[in-house]
Amino acid sequence: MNSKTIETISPQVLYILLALAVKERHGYEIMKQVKADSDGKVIMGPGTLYGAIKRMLKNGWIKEAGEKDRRKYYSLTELGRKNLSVELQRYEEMLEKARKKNLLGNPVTAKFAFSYVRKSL
Amino acid sequence: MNSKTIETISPQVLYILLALAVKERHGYEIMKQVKADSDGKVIMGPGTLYGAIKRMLKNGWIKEAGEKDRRKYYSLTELGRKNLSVELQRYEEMLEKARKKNLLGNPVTAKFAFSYVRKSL
DNA sequence: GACAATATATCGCCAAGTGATATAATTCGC
DNA sequence: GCGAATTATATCACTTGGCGATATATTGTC
Repeated sequence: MNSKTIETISPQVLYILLALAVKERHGYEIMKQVKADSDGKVIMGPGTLYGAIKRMLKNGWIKEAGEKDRRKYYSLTELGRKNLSVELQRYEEMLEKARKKNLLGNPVTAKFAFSYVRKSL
Repeated sequence: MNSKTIETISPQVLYILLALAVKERHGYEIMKQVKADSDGKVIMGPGTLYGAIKRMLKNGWIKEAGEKDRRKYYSLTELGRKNLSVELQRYEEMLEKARKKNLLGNPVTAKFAFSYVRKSL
C-alpha cells in the first residue's frame, strides 16, 4: 500500500537500537543501557522490552546472536542500523528546524562562550 | 503517583508543538506545517491531528484561541512550551550520546540514509 | 536462610496513530 | 455557471504498541 508517511520510530525502540549499535547485548543489559543512555529518565520494563524485541526480530531489525549462561544476546542487522541512522537524522533535522524558529540556543554562537543565552522556557 | 519514567513525547505531538511554537494556528494549517517541518516526510491525517488536539487540550498543553471564519485557532500554553523544550532537550542528549558512540558520521553520509525505504515496525 | 538483584517471558489494559468516512464551504478552471 | 479540487473540521473503528503486573528461576550477598 502507498505508505504516505515515512514512519517515525518510537523513543523506546530507538533506545534499544542505540544500545545494540555499540555491541551485542542480552535483554537485561539493554534495559540497563537504556537507563544509562537516558540519564536515568527512561526506565524500560520487561513488557516494553520483550514486546519490542519480538517485533524487531520479526521485522529483521535485530537478530539473535547466541546464548551464554541464561542470557540471550541480540545484535543489530544492517536494516536495524539503517533505521537507527535515519531516525537520528530526523532528530537532527528536527533540532535544526527548532533552531531556525529560535526555540533553542544556536550552537554556533554557543562556541563563543560569552553572549550565549539559552532561550528555553 | 510513582511514575517511573519521564514520558517521551510522540513525534506527531512534537511536530504539533513545534508548529504552534511560532504562532497560533488552526487545524488544517498545523497539518500543512507538519508536512513542511518534516520536509514532506510526515503527512498527518485528520484522525491523528484532531485526536492529538483533543488530548493536548485536555492536558493543558494547548488552548483554544478564538474562531475566525470556519477556522478554530489553537495556541501553546506555558505547559505546552515547557514540554516542547524538555523533549527537544532529550533530542539533543540523544544525539550527543549517539555522537559519543560514533554513530553519526558526517552529515553527507547521513543524508544518503533517507533513500532507504523504512519498513514499519 | 533470606533477600536483593539478575534474567527472561507473557498477559491484558488502555492510549495513541491512522485510514476511511462524513460534511460543508470556498476557490479555480473550463 | 458548473464540476472538481482544495480547504476545513470532525468522528469512527481498527490495530499497534507501551507498560504495569505477574510469573519463574538463578545468582550473589548479608
